Amino acid sequence: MNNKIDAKYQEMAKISKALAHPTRMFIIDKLNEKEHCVCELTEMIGADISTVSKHLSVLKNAGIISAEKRSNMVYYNLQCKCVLNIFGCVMNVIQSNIESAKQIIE
Amino acid sequence: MNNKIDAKYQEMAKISKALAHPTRMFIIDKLNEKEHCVCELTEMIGADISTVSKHLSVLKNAGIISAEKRSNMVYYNLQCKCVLNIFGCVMNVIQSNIESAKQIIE
DNA sequence: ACAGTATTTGGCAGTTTTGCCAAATAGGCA
DNA sequence: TGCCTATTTGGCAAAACTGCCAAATACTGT
Repeated sequence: MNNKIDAKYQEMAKISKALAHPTRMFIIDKLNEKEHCVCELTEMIGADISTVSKHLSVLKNAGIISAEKRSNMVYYNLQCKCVLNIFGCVMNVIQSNIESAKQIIE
Repeated sequence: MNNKIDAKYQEMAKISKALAHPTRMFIIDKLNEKEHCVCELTEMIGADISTVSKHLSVLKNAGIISAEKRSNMVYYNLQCKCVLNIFGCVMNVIQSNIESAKQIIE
């Protein structure tokens, strides 16, 4: 695995890693409906606001969401709707796993 | 975030987490072409065979790949082609990030 | 049974991630 | 300016992840 090839997988892993947390998956799902500020998300998630802020920064850093400051609030949005495809694909994998499990039982 | 809802995001994060490593991304890419045994993958990756075996077990545990033992070798395959969609979607996000970066420069 | 090959598992040290608290920063408004 | 709200950042302890080695397991062929 040479370095150039490795860089590609590194980059892909970085995106996946950004998604790899239940709270962040939740955030993406919510931002799909509409934009939210940090305190709204914090309210829904029920963790410390600093924790939520850090999750948001992970997603932003991966280019998955974008932030826009209005008055003294920061509103987050999906940067690119293509994340939703990943979201859907992950659900498909889960669905497929369930199907496999069913077959084993029968 | 009640428990039932949480379970959904937990499951999704589990899939994402399984993908969240360059070596595992590489493995998926290779298994897309054709099945491979552990030693073939180890050869390509250049890590300890036990390390590769553990990566494979992470992917298998997430239901992403499947193992088939033939003679004294274990051949791994993609369990469900739908993972490739995720693969493609992740690349789209990367592409979209590049586009965004370009726009900022201009 | 024995030797040889392929793979998995246990364990451990080093690194990264997570989540909370406290402190810092930023904007709005009196 | 000073106070209030919203958010980010620094720091720390706990938890999870990685990658290597050594040992265990599984199968082949003699």
